[in-house]
Amino acid sequence: MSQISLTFPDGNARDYPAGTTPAQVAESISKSLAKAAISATVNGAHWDLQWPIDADAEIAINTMKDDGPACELIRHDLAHIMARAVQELWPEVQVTIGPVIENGWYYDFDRAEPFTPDDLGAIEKKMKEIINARDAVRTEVWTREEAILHYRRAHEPYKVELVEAIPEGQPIRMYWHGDWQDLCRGPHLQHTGQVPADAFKLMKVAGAYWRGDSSRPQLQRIYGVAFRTRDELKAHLTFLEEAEKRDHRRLGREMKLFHFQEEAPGMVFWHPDGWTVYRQMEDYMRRRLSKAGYKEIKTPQVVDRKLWEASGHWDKYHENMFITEIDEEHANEKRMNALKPMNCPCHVQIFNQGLKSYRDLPLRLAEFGSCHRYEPHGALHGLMRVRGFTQDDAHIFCTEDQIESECAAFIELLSDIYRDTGFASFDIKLSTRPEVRVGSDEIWDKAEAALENAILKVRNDYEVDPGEGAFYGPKLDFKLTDAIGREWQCGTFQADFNMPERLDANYIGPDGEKHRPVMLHRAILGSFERFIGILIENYSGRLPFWLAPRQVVVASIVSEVDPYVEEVVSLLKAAGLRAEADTRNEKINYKVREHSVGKVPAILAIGQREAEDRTVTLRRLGEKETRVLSLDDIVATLAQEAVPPDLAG
RNA sequence: GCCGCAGUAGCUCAGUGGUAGAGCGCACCCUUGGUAAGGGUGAGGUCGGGAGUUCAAUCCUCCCCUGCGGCACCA
Repeated sequence: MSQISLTFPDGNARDYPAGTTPAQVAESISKSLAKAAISATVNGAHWDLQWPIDADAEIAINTMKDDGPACELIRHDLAHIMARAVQELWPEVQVTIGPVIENGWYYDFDRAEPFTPDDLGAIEKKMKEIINARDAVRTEVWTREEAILHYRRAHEPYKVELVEAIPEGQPIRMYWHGDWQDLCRGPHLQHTGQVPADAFKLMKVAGAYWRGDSSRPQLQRIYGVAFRTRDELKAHLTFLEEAEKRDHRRLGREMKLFHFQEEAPGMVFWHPDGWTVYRQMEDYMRRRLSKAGYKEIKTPQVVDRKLWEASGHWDKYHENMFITEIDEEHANEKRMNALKPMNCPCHVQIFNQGLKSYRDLPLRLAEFGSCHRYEPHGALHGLMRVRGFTQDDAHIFCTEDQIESECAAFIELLSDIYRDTGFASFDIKLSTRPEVRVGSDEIWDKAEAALENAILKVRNDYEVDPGEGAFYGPKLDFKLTDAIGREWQCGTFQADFNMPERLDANYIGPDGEKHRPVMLHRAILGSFERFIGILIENYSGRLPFWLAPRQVVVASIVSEVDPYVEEVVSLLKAAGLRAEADTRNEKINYKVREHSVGKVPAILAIGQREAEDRTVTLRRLGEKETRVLSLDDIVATLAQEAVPPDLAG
């Protein structure tokens, strides 16, 4: 038998017979390592201890100390253990597929009866029994025919389909825990007892389509989370609770920012404080866009179907559009209109008014475009997914040569805005040409290169998603990261070679001939509604001072000082601050608590002392300490703080 | 749109086949209190909508609406 050389992480190499498994390698090093081993990393690939190694390789033996492999194996084994538990409890249930996901795993089952919360408890109990049984994990490679035959006999049609879908040349592996077996690419642990029995939890049951296809049967998915230790699990559950506390729907209600109601699902009722936040953002964006050379416009809400047919949206999206029909009695002709679901066709109409010269380009038309889309009702989610929303939309009409500089300027603008709103880091994804597309390869080459070069002016790291561009042009997506590490896709920049063609936009070039402009669709916030939702969650409702709907509350301690309180409030208001008085017959403790809960960033308490000295006592949100300041000082300090970031020197 | 769960006072929730309850909030009264809930009294509910079963439905059944968790979708 031939020898192979295995190189360890410390650089030492040893010879082994070809076909040696990592388990044998571990055994050759020490008994304790053999016992602690969970998997190996072979030439960078995650490798089962039972898989033979046939050639020279770099190898590392993994134990539970290796975070990445450990969590992956624990979650993956738990997926199998759960499937086994379910089949032991309900033998008629069909198992389908169960991958590892962030923080855990899920497994999809086909079962006539829905799983109940009680069922989850029973499954969890059964899983612990399986773990405690310390069943050895065994693996074999089967032929496709064997696997298909096996699953046909077992009446597991989903598995048959999975086996059939495994690409030629890839091994078809079976794994056993005790008597239970599952198709799996592996790797897995040595035995079920290596899974920590106290560091996982079944979370919820949900419907999910087989293979993600809504035309196929719907299965029942059970989600679980798992970690290496009980403490890690606890920390994760605490994180989920924290995330729930910053849910913008709850904070929106508590802070009296907005509400929704049955009569207008997916449409926001903005309350005074919520609308204040909205207006601050809108004013801020207006200044930013204006400074960046955009011209603001406003286009109609209700537009004849003909325009949507011309733009091509009717064909594809009319089921998702709000349609209006005029009562025939009152209309001199019957017309079918749609609430605009997007702004671009209207922007082209403005571009098309009058002859445009190449000297007019790039023409940047911005609109806070109020759009309506009939979103499927299961998709609605607070401010994050609504049916009526306002995009910070703009379209740049330019030449092919201008794409790069426009894109670079856009990325710079977007960075500034994300930084100002508290999002220091964001990711960029470039989506390139799909199979089905309009436009020549030349223009795609040029546009893709333009977007890529524009990114490179700012940074080196970005993701490429090949083939994921729109049929009408390549695009960039921008994902920002919030305070608790969640990512939100907000910004987008899309080149469009199609719309100008469809709606016959053109300009006169230096050659005196007509040319097609390229249209760049772009948004930074995405929609004001959603972005404000993200802001609320990012800050847990404690919005930065310039955005806070109520910036200062001046609270009286005794009613004798009410006139002075009013005086302070009017001074603050005169300085442009959003201030209000709280002279209610309540104790200062009560007022401080209430305004703290209401996330007011500055509370000024006024008692006899302050009234006599003409001072205020400032208490910042979240701080216990108070500070006595003169009237002039407090007005100057807060007024300074209230200056929006783009205006601050 | 699909699967599952839910809808009782402004909010959070309890409850029952015989037309309902708590805490907070709200109103009024007492209290003028120095930095995260002072005390008392009171008002407030077609029990999501419709139909059915029943002598009787908030409760049981069916349909619809809305919300929640996923899935699918997101120009």
